[in-house]
Formats: sequence, structure tokens, C-alpha cells
Amino acid sequence: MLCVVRHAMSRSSVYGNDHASTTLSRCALMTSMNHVRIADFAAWLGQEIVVKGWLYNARSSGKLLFLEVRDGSGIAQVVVAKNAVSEDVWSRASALTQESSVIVAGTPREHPKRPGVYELDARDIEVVQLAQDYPITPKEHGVEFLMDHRHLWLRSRRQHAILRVRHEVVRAIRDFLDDDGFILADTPILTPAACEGTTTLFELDYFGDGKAYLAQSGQLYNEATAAAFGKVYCFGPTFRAEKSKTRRHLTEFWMVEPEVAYATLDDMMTLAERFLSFIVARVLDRRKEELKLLERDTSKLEAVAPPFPRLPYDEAVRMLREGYVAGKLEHDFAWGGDFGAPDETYLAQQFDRPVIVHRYPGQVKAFYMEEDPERPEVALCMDVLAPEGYGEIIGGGQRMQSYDKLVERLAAHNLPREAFEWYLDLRKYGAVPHAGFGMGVERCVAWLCGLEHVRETIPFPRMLYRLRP
RNA sequence: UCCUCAGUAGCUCAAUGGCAGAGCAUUCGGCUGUUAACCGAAGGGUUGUAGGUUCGAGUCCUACCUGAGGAGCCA
Repeated sequence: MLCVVRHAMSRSSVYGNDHASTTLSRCALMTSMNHVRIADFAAWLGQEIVVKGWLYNARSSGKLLFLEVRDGSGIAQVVVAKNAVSEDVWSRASALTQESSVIVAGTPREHPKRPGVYELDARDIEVVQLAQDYPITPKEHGVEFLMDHRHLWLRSRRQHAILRVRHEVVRAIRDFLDDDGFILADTPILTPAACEGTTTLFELDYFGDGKAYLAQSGQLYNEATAAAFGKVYCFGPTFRAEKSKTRRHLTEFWMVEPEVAYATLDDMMTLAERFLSFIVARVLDRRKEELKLLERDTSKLEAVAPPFPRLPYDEAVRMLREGYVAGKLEHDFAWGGDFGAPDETYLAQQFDRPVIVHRYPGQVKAFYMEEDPERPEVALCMDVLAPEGYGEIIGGGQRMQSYDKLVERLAAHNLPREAFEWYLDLRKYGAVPHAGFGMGVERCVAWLCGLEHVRETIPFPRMLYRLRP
């Protein structure tokens, strides 16, 4: 069936499609039964198979062609020897261009010089489409150019490695929570009101019936599902219209938010350190090759295990002031404020693993934070700061339990009470101590991969001034 | 929104105020074990835009546009 479609496409080229160098005159390889993924070569040594992929790079040495072919599972060197193939095959192979799609028939064997590495001894090659002037050449490129060609940049080794780590992180997140008794209960993306009242949201018209906003957090809805299921999490994209222009920000990013009924701040700190440690261990175990390609110093990740240091905000402030006196920080820090990026980096540098800072002043936190009964001026909240300057990757805490106090908070934050009636209901019908946190997936991946910028941790990043491709 | 830096060939970058160049990519030629292969040749330019200074501007000045890094805010 596919062959027919291809023929139809190539016929249309007569009428002016200059990219239609597609000429699948033969379909023998396309329909071959022995389609093997490059990652599985080891199991097929000495047997004739077919690889379907794209030309990553090519080198030649007279009567020998070395084609690096990628198929999504890996990259393998295909060796074409002029005296071992027909003239047709040789001329097709010689004419191949970077990122042309090809189907190669041949026999996997061990590389003569590199034990444990497999290459393909080619017998036949079909060109599915001959690519013209692929823009990303095997040399250095600038950020703007690469971001403009993100749809093609994803094919590179490095992006491949990063996104495989991301996949492993996402899988680890789900495995950990699922195995720990959590229920996935996703929260809405379209919401009627600002959730936390702190950040700027993307606004849109909802059938002329009023405004809707893209969710900045699943937090409030999580509290409702937690009261229904006990232990829940939501996992999806969140949106912030903040005009943040830094290496740690995206306007659309993925966040996982567990929420637990009958849980306290201490329970969340314990959950967070178990959760993070599990993710790090899983990535170290299953994505060694990718981390190696990214030249990540994994010794710093090996240290990530419970318990994490737990630093009260007051203590953190003391450390920051000491740092200022010692000349290691440019600005002095006053109790009551939130940390800036340099402050977070400095604090994180004092420890060999993620550090949990807890009990921030209530005034800098969202309206729903529970207050410490022993010190009402501080909130029962926590942030987990990643090592090596990657900043806050987890934020959370215990939620306000009292109906009356919550009503006061809403008023104090100038939030419309009508929009929060359902949320207040949770305090009228069986209120319990409950807590949760949110983890930013991209910051976590950037940290694990040792990246300069979060933009490489998601296939199509959305940032201030970048909506394409 | 503010601060700093940068825009030259398809890409990455050179060029004292004085003939606009190199590597990669592309095309052609050479090479039977190459690893961002290598060697030889060719084609490829409105120096981000608009003004200004000057005998002469890629280079100096002004404004604007685009991008990058950082701040604030946040995960």
C-alpha cells in the first residue's frame, strides 16, 4: 500500500515539486520482513536484515563508503564496499545526502576495530527520499539558528540523549507514584480564575462567556481529588505568562504534583527526598550512555540519597548573611524576603545533595499555605533546591485547613470568593491536614543532564519571544 | 519592564577607517577501514534596517529591528 502512495507522490513531481526526488521504483526492501532496529543489531549478527532510517553523516574512502545511519533507536555505521554491491547500489549510495531517508539491506557484524560496536555490511540500498541541502551541518551552530530549526535539531545525538533522559524521568515519576499508592487524577488546563494569584496567566476568551486562563498549577484541584482518593497526583503542562528571560524559564512547562490527605509538611519533605532520589537512581541506572554522551559528571548525582539536609528559612538567612560578610554574595539579605537566583545557588553550594529549605515567611508565599501553629508568621512550606545552581526544582507544603482562616486569606489577597466556593467546600466537608508539592520536569532534566538551559529539555520549548516552530 | 553583549556567504567566525576572507555545507575530482575523515578545485556577499560623520565606513555616531545572557518573578 505504501508503495502506491509513494508512486503517486513521485508522479506529482512532474508538475513542479522540486523536492520530490522520491523514486521508490522497487519495493522489495520497503516490505521486507526482517526490519531490525539498530539497537537490536547484537541479536542478528551474521543474518541478512533491513534497516530503515536516515543518513546522519557520510564518509568515503575511494571504493569504500561509510554511511552513518540513524533509525531513532541508535546510529550505526553502514559499510558499502564498491566490489561487493551492484553498480546501481554503489551509485545510489554515493549520491546520498545528509538526512536522506534510506532503507539498507545487509548483515550486522562487529566493528573490526571497536569491540562491542556493530556495523552493517551493506548489500542493497533504496533511497526513499533524497534530501536537499540539510541546514544543520556537522559543525557548530548558534542558538538562534538551532532554535529556528528545532524540528530538525531533534535528530542530533545530543538532543536525542537529552530527550531520552526526559523520557526516563517521566517514566520514573510515574513508576514511583503509581507503586506508592498514588492515583493519577489530572486537573484542568482551562481554569476560570487565577489559582494562586501570584503570577501572570495566559488569558483567553471562553465562548464569549467570560475569561478563561491556562492553568499555572493543578494544586487547588489536587486538594479536591486528594479528599476523594487519599493520595493523588496530576501530571501535565502548566503555563506562566511571566516575562522571565532566563535559562531556567519556559512559558509552557511540565509539572508533576502529588497531593496527600492526612499529611504534614514533614511527610512532604520525606516524600520529596524519596521521590527525587528514586528518579536520580533510575536515570543513573538506565541512561548511563546518554549521560556519558552529554559529558555529565555523574559523581555529583551518585550522592543524591536520603536524607536531604533540612534547612529552616531562618537558618538559610543566617548562611546568606555570613556569605555576604565573607564577600561571597553581592547583596545582603534581610529576613522576610524570597531568595533570588544567586541566593539559591549559594545555599545549594553549601551541600552535596539537594537541600530542603522550609518555613518561609508567610508573606512571600501563596494564600493557601498553612501557617506554623508555633510561629504564625512562617508558613509550613518547603522548596527543594537542586545542587550546582539549578535552583528550585520542587516547591510545596501543607495546605490551609481552617475554613475561617482561608476566607480571611482570600480577602487579604484580593481574590474573588465566588470563584473559590468549591475550594472552601473542601474545608466544610471533612477538612483534614493535607499537603503536596510540585516538581518542574524541565528543571529536573536540565539538572540531571548538566545543561546550561532548560530549552533543550522539551521537544518544542515555549519561551518569551519564541513560539515557533 | 530594566541592564549588558552581539548581528558579515546556507552555517560558525575573521578582516588597523583603505581590494570582504577562512573552515564547514553544496558541486566536481582523488583515496579499500573512515570516526565532526582527509587531499585538490569551483560556485556562493545589498556586511540586520534607516540616517549621519568622512576623500573613503563591515569598522565611528544616532535611532530602530532581531537575538543572546542576566535581573525581577517563578517550577
